[in-house]
Amino acid sequence: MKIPKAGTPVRGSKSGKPIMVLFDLLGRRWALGIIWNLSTGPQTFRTLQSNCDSVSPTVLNTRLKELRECGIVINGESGYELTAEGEDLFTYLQPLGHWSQTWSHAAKLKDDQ
Amino acid sequence: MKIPKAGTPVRGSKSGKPIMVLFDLLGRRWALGIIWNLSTGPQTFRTLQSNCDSVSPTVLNTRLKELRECGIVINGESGYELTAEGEDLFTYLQPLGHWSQTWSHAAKLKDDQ
DNA sequence: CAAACATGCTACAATATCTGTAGCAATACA
DNA sequence: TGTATTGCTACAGATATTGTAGCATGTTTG
Repeated sequence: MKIPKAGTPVRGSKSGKPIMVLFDLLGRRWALGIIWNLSTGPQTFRTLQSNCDSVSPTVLNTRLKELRECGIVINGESGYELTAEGEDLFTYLQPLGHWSQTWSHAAKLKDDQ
Repeated sequence: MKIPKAGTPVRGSKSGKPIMVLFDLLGRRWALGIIWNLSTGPQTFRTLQSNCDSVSPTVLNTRLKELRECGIVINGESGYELTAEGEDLFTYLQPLGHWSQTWSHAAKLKDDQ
């Protein structure tokens, strides 16, 4: 899959608006999960794979390539890890953890009716 | 596609951890873009479609169904719009707009080297 | 009232993407 | 010289997305 790049057309924006480029990247299977998992620290390929619910190595490798290309992940000495930019991105994603909990709680209440 | 539901297995989590359920939902094509576009106010199906870079009606309708089912979008009088929960979710996504700009700027600088 | 539009949406075939399994090459022990 | 572990590729089958066509239901407009 083509690696999205700001300023060039992506799925979602012919003009390559940064937010759409980001959404194209993050909207790919496992991209968000990988970032979330890496936030706890560097991990080897296989550890990461196991933490990501045994995602297939094909996709994991593809996503890691894309995320590296985009400067969000780096392959360091202790394995794959978030770059400074990636860490920064994660701080913006983190609140979603809390939101998702109240959200799922609300859904459950609705279910129980 | 199956609608992800907290507490039940989803792609990314056999246990259905809320954040993974959310990531499953948001990781589908166009989900993030739809939420982003709806944040400016209610829109008809066709307007939304045109704002989403002419996404195919098939996917748009599928995503809208999922987002409605999950309580993020509602089909109101003036068209599709975010629910209170959806608006809340958007406030957490909004900072990504700014992040994506500095990110794409950084990528551009790197390019120019 | 009928013709002309707009809207929400479905059908369907062609593509693209993802999944799951197998397994190879390289390195690190034992 | 085994034996393990790691990072990753190959490949086929399953799923998801795209793109186009077009239908049914209103809503104007002449």
